[in-house]
Amino acid sequence: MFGMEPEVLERFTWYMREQSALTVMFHARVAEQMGLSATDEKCLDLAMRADGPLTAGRIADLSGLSTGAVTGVIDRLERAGYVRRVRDPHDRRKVLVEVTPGDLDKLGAPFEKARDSLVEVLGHFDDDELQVIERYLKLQTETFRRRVIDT
Amino acid sequence: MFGMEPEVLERFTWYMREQSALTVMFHARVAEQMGLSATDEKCLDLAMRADGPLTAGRIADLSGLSTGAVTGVIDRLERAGYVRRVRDPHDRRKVLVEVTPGDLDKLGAPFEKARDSLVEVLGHFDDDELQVIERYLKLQTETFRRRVIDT
DNA sequence: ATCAAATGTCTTAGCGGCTAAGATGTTTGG
DNA sequence: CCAAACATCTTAGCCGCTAAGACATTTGAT
Repeated sequence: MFGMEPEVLERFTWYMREQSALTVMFHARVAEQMGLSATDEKCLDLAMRADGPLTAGRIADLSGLSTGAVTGVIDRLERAGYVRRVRDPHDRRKVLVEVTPGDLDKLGAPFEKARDSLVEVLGHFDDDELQVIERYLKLQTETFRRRVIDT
Repeated sequence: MFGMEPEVLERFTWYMREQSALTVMFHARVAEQMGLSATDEKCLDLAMRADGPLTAGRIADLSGLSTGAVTGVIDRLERAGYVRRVRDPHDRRKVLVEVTPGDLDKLGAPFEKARDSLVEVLGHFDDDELQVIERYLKLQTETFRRRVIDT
């Protein structure tokens, strides 16, 4: 670790930064293909990655948008058929945002391709190497999450 | 490769997606801390990662913004002291956007922390493992770039 | 039970950034 | 030398965002 040449760190930093920029671009492309704005796609992604349906307010918190903006986001997503509003029967003030299951396919298209890319990449590694990589990804993701939260 | 259990792919997909969402969030935080919009920070990032100074038009191409929007972006970045306009002496129609070196420090703060995180993560791996990880990052970045370009 | 305060979402006004189109200034080629 | 191409800037109009407050529902204190 202390013996790590600075160039290694340089290269890793470069990869991270490149990935970072590519990711932002990728999301923009995905959104475009889905006929959504980047904001709308981001919120849909949040709703899809959550365990259960999110409330409008939770989406506002997670996305950093105002509640008013989220109303507009859900309006557009609902009109486009990606989600639907369901009033929470236990607390009728809340609006649950359910992702329409059928339309997960449309939306899956770009992610299918991303998955194919991943398979192609992983094909270049044997089981032991995959374990190392997964350990790295796990650690990196956790560390990055902490970093993002208190940045 | 054919023997790869589906769960591995699932987990890797999940990591990618999580990284992806975290990255978008991270950029938003960085921008906020720098007093910039996400758009402005994205363009500044482009300018910083380029070899030499970019022209306004090139920034428009790379960012996907209109030339008019880029004029506004550069105005704001210049007013904030992050870049300055320099007319290209060889073609005075062009405007070169030079990143102000002194202010790389301000801007470096969040990236410094990200770098620290990276060092911490890499510390958990020995040299052989780092080589595997770097091979993965290299391949993944290249593949992802191709994917983003023709998505 | 009742009602004030808290909570969750929606509505509205105003602002700012984006696009598209065209203006301005510069270069290129015939 | 001038017309066409090129690079950037300007402007008008649109759309999404924020902030503030309206509305509906729930909670908690009395």
